[in-house]
Amino acid sequence: MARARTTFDPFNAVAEPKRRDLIEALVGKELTVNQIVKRMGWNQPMVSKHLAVLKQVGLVSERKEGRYRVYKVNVAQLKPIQEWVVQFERFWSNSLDHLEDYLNEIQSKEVGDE
Amino acid sequence: MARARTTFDPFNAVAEPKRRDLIEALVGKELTVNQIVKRMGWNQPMVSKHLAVLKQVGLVSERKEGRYRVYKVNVAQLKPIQEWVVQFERFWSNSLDHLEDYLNEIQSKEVGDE
DNA sequence: TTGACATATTCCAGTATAGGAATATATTCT
DNA sequence: AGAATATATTCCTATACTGGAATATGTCAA
Repeated sequence: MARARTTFDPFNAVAEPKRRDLIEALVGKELTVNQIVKRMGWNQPMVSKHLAVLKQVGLVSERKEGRYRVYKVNVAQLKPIQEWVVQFERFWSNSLDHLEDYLNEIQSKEVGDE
Repeated sequence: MARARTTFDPFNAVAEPKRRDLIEALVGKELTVNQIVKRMGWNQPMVSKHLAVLKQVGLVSERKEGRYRVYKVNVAQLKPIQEWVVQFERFWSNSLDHLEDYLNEIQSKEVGDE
């Protein structure tokens, strides 16, 4: 086997920093490929290719408008990531900062078995 | 260039589903490699290799205890991911479900320029 | 010291990748 | 029809990954 495809899920799609930038650039607005090209300063094929990956995981969707393609982001597709991360939030949030260490300490008494 | 290394940052490290499972298994407890092997049902080299990746990004740390290696998770290293995702939360949260569409609509009036 | 146990590392195969350059495919305008 | 514009796709190269199998390293116990 090899690494999972970038189009396998949002986690893999978003691992590439440029694609995260793309998502940020698109949030709350709709943009044409060329508008993105200008804003990002990347070449056009690069923009198209990264958009294609994002499209395949549903993170963006596209609409034809004459000879333009208007892209928008589907933030909802980020939910799997948010949901995965949120379960750990309590471990770093304010007053519970040391809960982790505490739990580790409890557990370390039972290393030998299992 | 090729894809960024899995050890490049938490995003890339966590893109692999098995490594997410590993993190979940380790949260709030300390576990020996063999304990993980048994819990996950993976072979030992596989566990060691995935742990090595997580260690390089600081997502887990390890302590020698006799001939055992005790691993624990450093949830704080997930913060970059959480922080990146959190900025989009308002776009899917309850009553604001359609804010995105609204913003898109506003924007779609200014496609031609820039 | 020899053997058992715990863990890490190396070697291999097959597969994808990101980026660059070049080119193909619409679509509009004159 | 032909040129110009907007976007997607293809071809290429270098890189690195995952999993499996085998092996190396380290530590304890008799």
